[in-house]
Amino acid sequence: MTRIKKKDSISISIEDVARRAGVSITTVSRVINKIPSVKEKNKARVLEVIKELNFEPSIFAQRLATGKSNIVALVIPRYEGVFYSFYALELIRGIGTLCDVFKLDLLLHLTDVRSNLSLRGVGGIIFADLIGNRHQLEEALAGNIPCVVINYYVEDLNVSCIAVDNIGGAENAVNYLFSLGHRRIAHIAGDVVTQAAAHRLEGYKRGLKKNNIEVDQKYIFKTDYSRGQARVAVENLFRMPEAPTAVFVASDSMALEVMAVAREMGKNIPVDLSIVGFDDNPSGLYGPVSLTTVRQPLIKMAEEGVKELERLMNMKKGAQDSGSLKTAQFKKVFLPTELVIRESCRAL
Amino acid sequence: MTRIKKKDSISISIEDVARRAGVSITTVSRVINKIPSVKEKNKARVLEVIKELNFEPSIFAQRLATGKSNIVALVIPRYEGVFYSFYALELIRGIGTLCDVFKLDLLLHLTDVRSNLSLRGVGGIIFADLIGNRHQLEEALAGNIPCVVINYYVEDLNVSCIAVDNIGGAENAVNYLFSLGHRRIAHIAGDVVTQAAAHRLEGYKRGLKKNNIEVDQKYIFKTDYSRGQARVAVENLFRMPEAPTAVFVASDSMALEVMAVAREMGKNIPVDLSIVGFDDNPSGLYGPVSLTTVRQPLIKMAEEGVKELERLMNMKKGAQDSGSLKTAQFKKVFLPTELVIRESCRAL
DNA sequence: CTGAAAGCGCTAACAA
DNA sequence: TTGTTAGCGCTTTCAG
Repeated sequence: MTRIKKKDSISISIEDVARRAGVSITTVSRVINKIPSVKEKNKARVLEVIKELNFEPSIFAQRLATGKSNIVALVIPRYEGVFYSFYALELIRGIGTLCDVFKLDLLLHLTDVRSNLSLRGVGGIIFADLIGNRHQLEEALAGNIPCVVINYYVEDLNVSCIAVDNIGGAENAVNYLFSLGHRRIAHIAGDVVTQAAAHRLEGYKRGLKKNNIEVDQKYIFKTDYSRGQARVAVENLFRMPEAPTAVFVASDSMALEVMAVAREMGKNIPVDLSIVGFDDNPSGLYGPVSLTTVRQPLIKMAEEGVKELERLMNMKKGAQDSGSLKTAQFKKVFLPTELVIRESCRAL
Repeated sequence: MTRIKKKDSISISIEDVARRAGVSITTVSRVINKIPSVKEKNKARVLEVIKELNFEPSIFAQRLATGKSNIVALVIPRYEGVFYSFYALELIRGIGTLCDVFKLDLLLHLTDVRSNLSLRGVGGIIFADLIGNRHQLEEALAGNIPCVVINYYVEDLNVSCIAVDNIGGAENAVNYLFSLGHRRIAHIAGDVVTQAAAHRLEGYKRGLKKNNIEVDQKYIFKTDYSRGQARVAVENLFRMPEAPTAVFVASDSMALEVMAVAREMGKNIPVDLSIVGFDDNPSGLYGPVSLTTVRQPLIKMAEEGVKELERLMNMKKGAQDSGSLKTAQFKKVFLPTELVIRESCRAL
């Protein structure tokens, strides 16, 4: 006979509020959802009671009733070279902050290639980079879940993506070095499983070609973004018979390592080697020689990403039912970078 | 008359499965929840249909029905000196990975002192550090939500906490330096708004006292954990009339900056200055002189934290209703650190 | 402007 | 071992 669950629950429900305020639960619901057609007096009373009771509507009930969720999943590859970086942290921070602003719940998904992320109940997804987990994106899209990809430009899928113009940024860096008189320009590339690293490499090549310099594979060092591999790269670089006079490095963290190694080897920066990094990691400001670098608008990317996702989620919400997302306008942008000139390069 | 919402919904429900499998929804529910009392044959059939229909139960319905949530919120102060660190990333990674394992949904909450985090629907909370947001913890506790604090030892509240033995770690570092013959040992402290930094400072002092060295305020440099302030600190340190022969630095990232600055100033590490860091940040391995440091078990902390939270959440679940958490056994531990001896210290 | 009542999809007595 | 049924707390017609 004790099947009456009614009031053994700890949390107060909309019903409690209704009773106390002397209105129906419908009215309370209206107040919660800011539906204008409520008499001012009732509204005030309800709000008062809500405050008194410290009532918060159950998100589960709301979502069950509406079928809508404002949970946003952030899917980040648990991939070392990428995850342990200024980039990842800045992105998480940016997205976290923005979700706060938009009152979205941020679900963090660190993912493997193999992981089968369960997206039950997720209202939208932000994929930060795509490293072997494209199938996850496709699945989500197939499930009609609003998706935004950031830091990766997706050509061939109907999905919004906010990427950084890595190619252009790299090209600028090379142009700059060229304009200073450098001709033997090396590149320490990041892990080319990431699109960013691949694009920076591409931009480097384009930059050279546009200035009629031949691309020389000897001058290209591929790494996994780690400082360790950057170290090896510079060591080899300096040992070359015709050593480069400048190097464009795919990340600031590696660029800093390059500087450190150079100094250890008794070299002078920028006299013996000009360096341009990528990221605009604040660490580049310290040290005896501040780092010239390509600024990447990470926060901006996070912002644009969340805003775009918001848009898609609302669009879906507004639509009659399914399908609407298929015909949505997708946004595909390359955010511009900015060359930040500091002290690590010199004119020949 | 189109009020029959039944089949305009995109997602399939337990009912569809039931119909198709020729059983009741209860049976389906039993299968989902792995309740043993289902005939093998039916179970197989249901599982089959679930697969066919690609059915996933609605978390919202489940949670509404059970009143239980397996959403775990990770609350991290959006506090610069702390957030932008190896520590934060490693922790997020550890917790993210473990939540995956435990099938918990990880909600990320970057918080301010002022932010009023809404914990609606959250099944448990992990507070990473407590910086001015103690009230949030207290509110959560008052709301009977299982909480675990990591990287912060809470003395005076009934809550589990998994902290690192920063005091002991710092003391060991000092002992080690003492054993090498150092007597003038400086300390570059982190931001003492964090307990970790405060404890490391405390440990430093204790270490000195135990070795009968007087604590000299001149030798203590307070920073905000930034490399910039570390830089200033070393510069001042070397300018002192009786310059220290060794320094214990509150983070590896600052310790690396110390090394860099020292080299810039023409000093030799470890000849002119012995250095011990704190963290065991992999970056300490690079460079000409690898960094001796105090290893902090971050992943272990993340693991213990999630496990403990799981325990509390299950405990709550198991209990009749409310109240059970009040009488729970709370776990309060200091995880031990480990001195990792590498090359940055020398015997006098 | 308001309220009654029918769901949303699932779980958990209880009865069979 | 299975099915019936009453909720979970909220939204949303629809009829006042």
